[in-house]
Amino acid sequence: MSAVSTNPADLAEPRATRTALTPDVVLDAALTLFAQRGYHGTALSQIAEVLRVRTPSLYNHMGSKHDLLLTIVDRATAGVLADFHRVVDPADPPVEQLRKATHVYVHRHVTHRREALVVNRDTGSLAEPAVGEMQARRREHEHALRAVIAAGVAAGELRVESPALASFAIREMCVSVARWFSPHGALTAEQVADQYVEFALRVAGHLER
Amino acid sequence: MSAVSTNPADLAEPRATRTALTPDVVLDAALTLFAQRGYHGTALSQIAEVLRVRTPSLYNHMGSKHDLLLTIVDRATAGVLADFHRVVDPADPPVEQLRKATHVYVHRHVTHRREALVVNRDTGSLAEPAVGEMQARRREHEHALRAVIAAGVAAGELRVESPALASFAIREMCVSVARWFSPHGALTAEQVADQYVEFALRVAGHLER
DNA sequence: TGCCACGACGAACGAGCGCTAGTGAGCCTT
DNA sequence: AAGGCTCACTAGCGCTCGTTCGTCGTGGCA
Repeated sequence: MSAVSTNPADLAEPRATRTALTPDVVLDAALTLFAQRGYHGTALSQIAEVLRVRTPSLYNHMGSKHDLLLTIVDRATAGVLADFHRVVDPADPPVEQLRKATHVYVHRHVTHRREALVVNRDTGSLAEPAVGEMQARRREHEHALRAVIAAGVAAGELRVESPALASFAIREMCVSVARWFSPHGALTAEQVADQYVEFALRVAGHLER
Repeated sequence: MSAVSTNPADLAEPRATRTALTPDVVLDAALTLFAQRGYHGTALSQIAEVLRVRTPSLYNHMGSKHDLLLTIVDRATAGVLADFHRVVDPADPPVEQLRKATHVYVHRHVTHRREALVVNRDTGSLAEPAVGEMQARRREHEHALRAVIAAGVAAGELRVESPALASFAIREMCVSVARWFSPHGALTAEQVADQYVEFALRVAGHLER
C-alpha cells in the first residue's frame, strides 16, 4: 500500500525566506533536526543554517543546546500525561479507558512525530537529574496503562497473562507510528488511531463483538 | 511485576581485567557503548577506556569508527533475514508462518538487544550507499511479513483491515522488547517470545481456539 | 532629530573529536 | 643470540564543536 511513507524528508521543509527569529522558531528548527539526525548528530551550525542565521545569533533566543533538548522532552512528556488524564475517566469501564488511552496516545504520536522521535531517541542524552525526571514521567504513563489493563482483566473484560507485558507491547506499538506515518499518505491521523485502538484491544484480549 | 528491568546497566560490564585485544573484542565494546549512548554520543576514547587501552591502539584492530557501525548494522540486519528464511517454510499455512516469523524475530531481539538498539537508532548515521542498503534489508523483512499476513487474510485464517498496518504494528512491538528485557528478570527469552507470538496472532486477527 | 534597546554579526576561545605517524618494548622464530 | 613481527604507546595533526564577547547597524520612541 502507498498509504504510508518512510521518507524522512516529510519532517523538514528548508526555510526559504528568513522570518523573524523567536525562541519558538529556534525550538521548532531544533526539533526538526534532532528528529532527523539525533541530538548528538545535530550541530548548532545546522540549526542556524536552516534559519538563515549565523550560529551565535541563536544564543539571543535560547540558553544552550542542552536547554533545547530539555524543553522539547519536557513539553512532550508532559503532553502525554496531560492527554491521558484529560480523556481517561476512571469512572468508565476499563475497556473504555483503554480505548480512549490508546486513541489519544496514537493520535499524539501521529500529530507530534518529531517530538516522539526525539524523546525516544535522545532522552538519555539529558544530564541528571533531568533524565530521571523524564523517565519517571514515562513510567507514570506506563503504570497507568498497566493498571487499566489489570482492572480490565479483573473485571473479566480483558484476557492477558501479564498486564505488564501487554502494556509494554501496546505502548511501543503506538509509539512506532511516529516512525512511518506520513501526512501525505492515504490515512488520516484519526483513521490510524482507530486502527491502532483495535490492535490494542486485540492484544489486551478483548472479547470479539 | 519485577520480571523486567529498564536498567540500562544491564548492557555493560566494565571490563575489569585487560584481556587480549582482537577485532571482535573491539567490536563488542563498541556495540555496548553505541547501544547505551548512541553512535554520535560515543567517542573512540570511551571504547578505549573500557578496554583499558589508549585510543590509537584501537586502530590496530579496526578500520574506522564508521566501519564499526557498518559492521554492526550489517551483521544484525543480515541475521534478521537469515533467521526469517531459515524458520519460515512457505509450504506451511500462513498462520504457522506468522507464528514462526514472530518467534524468531522476538527471540533475536531478546538475545541481541544491543544490536537491535543500534540498528534502530543509528542506521541513519551510516554514509551512503550503506544507509540505503540496510534500509532495503529492513524493507525486505517488512514486505515478507506483510505477505504472510496478506496470505493469511486471503486464506480466511486472519482478519485485518490492512496487512501493512498490522505488519508495522507487529514488527515494532517485537523490536521494542530490546528496550526493556533484562536477562536477570523472571522471564526467559523463550517465554517472552511465546507471549509475543500470542500478541502478534491477536493483532493479526487470528480466530481464538 | 536624537537616543536607546534589540539583536545579528565577526572573531575567537578552549575543548574534544577522529585519525596518523613514528617509536620502542616484548615475543616467536631460527 | 640475533632478527623480525606484532602491537600498544606518545605526540600531534586538522577540524569541528558549543559557547562568549564586543561591535555595529537598525527600528521604535521621546
